[in-house]
Amino acid sequence: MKFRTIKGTKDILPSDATAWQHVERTVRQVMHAFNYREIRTPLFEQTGLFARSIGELTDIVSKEMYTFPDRSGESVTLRPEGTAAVLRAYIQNNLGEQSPLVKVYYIGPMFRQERPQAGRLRQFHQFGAEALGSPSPSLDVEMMQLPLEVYRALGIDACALNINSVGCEKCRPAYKQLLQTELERIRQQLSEDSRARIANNPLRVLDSKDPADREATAHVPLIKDHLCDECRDHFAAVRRLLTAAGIPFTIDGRLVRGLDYYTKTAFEITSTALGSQDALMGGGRYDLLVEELGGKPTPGVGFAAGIERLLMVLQALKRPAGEEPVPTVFIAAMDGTAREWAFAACHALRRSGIPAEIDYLDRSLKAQLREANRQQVAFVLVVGENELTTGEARLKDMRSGTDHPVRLDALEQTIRSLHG
RNA sequence: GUGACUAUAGUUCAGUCGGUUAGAACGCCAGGUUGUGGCCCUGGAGGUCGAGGGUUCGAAUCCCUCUAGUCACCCCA
Repeated sequence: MKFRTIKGTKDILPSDATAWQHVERTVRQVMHAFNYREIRTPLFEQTGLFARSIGELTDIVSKEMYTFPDRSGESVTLRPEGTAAVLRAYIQNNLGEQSPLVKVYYIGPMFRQERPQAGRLRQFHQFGAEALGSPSPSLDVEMMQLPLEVYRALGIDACALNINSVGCEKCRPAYKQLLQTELERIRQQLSEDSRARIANNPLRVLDSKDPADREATAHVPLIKDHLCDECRDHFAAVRRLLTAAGIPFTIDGRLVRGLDYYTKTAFEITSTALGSQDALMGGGRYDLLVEELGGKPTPGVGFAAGIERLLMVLQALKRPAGEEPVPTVFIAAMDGTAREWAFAACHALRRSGIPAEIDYLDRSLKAQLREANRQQVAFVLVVGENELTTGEARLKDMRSGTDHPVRLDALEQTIRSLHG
């Protein structure tokens, strides 16, 4: 085989596409119900946008971005996540000046150059939303409700919501220092990766999956117990609103997202139906990011959810994957003259909105019927010399096997009356 | 970036100890029925056994290298 897909990329074949459409349709319905409007940004941006927003020291920026110089020499990067570009668009187009609160959503591909495995691709797809302009904890909760409603609409219930607060610029520095001191004390018991993180990203040591790290840090102070008044109140409000909304959640004091820009609330949803990569969605508040990217100080909160992983859960749970579209009628033709008539008649039906199909391979009647059966069409019209001369034919109902008489000049009306 | 496993027909897989012409199921095509699908029966097409090298009288089978895929680590959707 000469050409193959690039490592970590996949074709979405026609047989898969119905499930994708089903998910995308559901996402749009839910987003609409919550009054979010779609935004589409370019798939690539200036490299600096992602480096600045996601954080130079994160794994995403330091080792996973698809970055290359374009022909003018400028460094461009295929977007590894959605938020940065949405905020860039928000700032660049002054969306904040047109309304104090902007609620947008997106669906599309993201790119990260990692080693592929179950639930992880180099080109993968996310849907997500951002709400810009309000510090209200109800929007934090809305960002959890949005994906949860999508999952519920698709028939997924078994997923776990974990939340945490990672503080703000007022309380995080002091906590960070406290944590660093504690971690230095137990340095010897930590894994190599975790030791390296003490200096630049100590919070991340806490959500290490290494059992030894877990044990060593079992009694280390957590940031949720060292929040400033504002962050503590905010976190309490989030929990109250979740409880009032009847949404079960778990507080995970070690939850830290892999992007540096989060403040206050961080959250994720995991599913046991997935393999090792079990995060279905993640998100959080980012009250400093708009300003960091050159806009006016603007609070914001958002989430991003993986579509491939969602589809994996749907399949594991054997949930309905959407209906395959099939033609309503197949016109089988007996000879050359009938074929030409069939091609014209087929076009007329298609134009009137009735999905129709004919044979293009000069196949026998038997083969045409077999093809119609394979495609699960509702009706077959057989036309030959007799039908064309009399103008009368029989429309066969493929499910029941029964025939209905039909005048060729009243084909559309007859099909409509039979098909509904 | 690290590790483990895998690679045979369009697909899912058998293939014994290294031994004749590499098989099955499903799918595809045709016929059984000269103008009626499905079920059934019969027949047919379809293979660089991932690639290259080595051992051997003989390699899908054993060895080496490469490539690709899968899963896991790290991290994340």
